[in-house]
Amino acid sequence: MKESEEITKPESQHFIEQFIEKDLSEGKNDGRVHTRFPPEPNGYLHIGHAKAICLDFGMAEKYGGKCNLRFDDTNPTKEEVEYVDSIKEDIKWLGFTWEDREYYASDYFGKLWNFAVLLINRGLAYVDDQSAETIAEQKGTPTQPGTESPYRNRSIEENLDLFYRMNEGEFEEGSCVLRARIDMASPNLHMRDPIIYRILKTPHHRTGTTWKVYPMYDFAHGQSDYFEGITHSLCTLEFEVHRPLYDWFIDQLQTDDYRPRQIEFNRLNLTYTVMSKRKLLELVKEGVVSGWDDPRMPTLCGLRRRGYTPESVRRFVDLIGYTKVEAINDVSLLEYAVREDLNKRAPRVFGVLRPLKVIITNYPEGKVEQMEIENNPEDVTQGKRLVPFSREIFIERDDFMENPPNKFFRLAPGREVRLKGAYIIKYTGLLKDNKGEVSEVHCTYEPETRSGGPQSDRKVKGTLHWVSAEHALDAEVRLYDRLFNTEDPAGQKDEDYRSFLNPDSLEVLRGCKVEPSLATARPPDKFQFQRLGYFCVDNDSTTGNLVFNRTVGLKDTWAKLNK
RNA sequence: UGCUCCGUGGUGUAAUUGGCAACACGUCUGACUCUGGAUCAGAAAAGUCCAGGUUCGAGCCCUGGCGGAGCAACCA
Repeated sequence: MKESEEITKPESQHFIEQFIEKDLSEGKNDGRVHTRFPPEPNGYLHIGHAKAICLDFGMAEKYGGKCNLRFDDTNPTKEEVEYVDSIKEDIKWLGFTWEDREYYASDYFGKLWNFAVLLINRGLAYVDDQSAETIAEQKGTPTQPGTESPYRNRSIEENLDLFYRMNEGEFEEGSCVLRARIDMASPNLHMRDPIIYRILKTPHHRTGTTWKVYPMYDFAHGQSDYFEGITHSLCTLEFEVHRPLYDWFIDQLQTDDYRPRQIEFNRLNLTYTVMSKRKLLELVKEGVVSGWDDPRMPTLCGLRRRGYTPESVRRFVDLIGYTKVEAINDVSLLEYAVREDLNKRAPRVFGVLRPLKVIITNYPEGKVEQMEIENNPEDVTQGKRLVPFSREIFIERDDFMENPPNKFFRLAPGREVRLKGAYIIKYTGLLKDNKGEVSEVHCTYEPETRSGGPQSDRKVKGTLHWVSAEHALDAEVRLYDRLFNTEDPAGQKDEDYRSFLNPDSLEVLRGCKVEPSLATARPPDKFQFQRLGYFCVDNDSTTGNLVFNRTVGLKDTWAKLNK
């Protein structure tokens, strides 16, 4: 009976699903659900956008509707095609499709113009010749009402004439704007005669020099929703105060029962990073990181290069949920999501990051054995591979200690350890270089202890990964850590976020030794370097010069003990 | 001191809409293990921002506080 109880337990819905289902049950918009993802092409997508993408496309999918991709390209001074292309790539990577519904706010410049003219004709919009500063002053403050512009009561004819001449290039940028005529005393600042069109003479990436006037966000977004038949316009919390304006424009547009609805949800914030496009752009421009796709960036291309899978990003988004609470999410949850995914999928390999040579003195010189090792204990279908073993091998420097503490389960004087998939070896001696550092460890092995052999069951304290010196491939490994060393770098009073940069966020290791099967590894192949973590092949990698990025380390209870 | 929104373990979310505050991550035990991984078992951790009220019963409803966030770009 326990099972049936579990089955009948209702799935809890987040507030947006509840809104949508209520709308559906009331028969709104003919029972349609149609959403849109509306990025501005002025930067690369980050994981915060992934949250929006999963919601926009996810709600459409769940309720049998559609989701449009719409570029919100109303500001030619900031937007570029480079960004359009990257945005499309990232959405596809996440696993969503907009089919043939790729739209641009600029597609609607004509309709928007006509709508503005309509508002002028209704006496609901006027041309204001005042400067930006004056208009700002007249706006009032949150506690004081604004004052009306002296141009507020121009005749319809004059407004029409001026508006057309604005678009003919007759006036300079900033010399005048078109404003909606609403209420200068509204407690909501956005309703105090908002600017809806401004003059911009920068060519637009799609419409070229056709237009000299461009609509503002508030005059483009909701209307675009309306033109496309959007039913649920999902956006982040800071647009909450824009909703009355959104609705006001829809009121002017509406001709039947159809009406889009704006719903706001909380942004995604992550610990130890920054999420604003402006700050990310600064990090790129100032060379703090290598580019938008630097594996330390929270951008989708950065996460991709870091080795994150789309599944893990979507899983993470699913785990954090949608609410109206401004939250900051623990990056360890993201890391949990990739580990969970890669644990099941990534083949295991041997890679030694900081090599220490071990000579097995009683192993015949020149002998090579092919050890058969399973590729993934979590997934037998991934089969096995052969890894060459010989007299001289490399192990991790950290896996040997001359004077180990009690809980050290690895190689040390007097100890024996298992070489995974091979033999049990016993320490016999060491060599040091002239700086006093251990340069070589000597051991002996017992043939009977080979994996699967008669004495392979013998208990030893530890199991090490290793790679045959003669067969090893050299590799470069890039170890990444959090970009900032404080949880909320952007939220610190009086301190610039850049002062919290983690100086050790990138460590490049050369001369690492990896097993020969990796010779054919190509980006974006992903592996678990046994006992170390998950790594992927970087785009910089070539056949002669392998480069791996550490996506995330394995959980390391030994490292934790040492803190 | 205007408007809007938000306060549930350390973090993120639940609570079948008024019925014994649950789940995940993280933390800590223990078992198992040829990855100090994974897996399994278990523990600690909030009495729901505060104060009143309604009710047999309030995290959910009401009133009043307190705290936080957003809003005064010719940005989105």
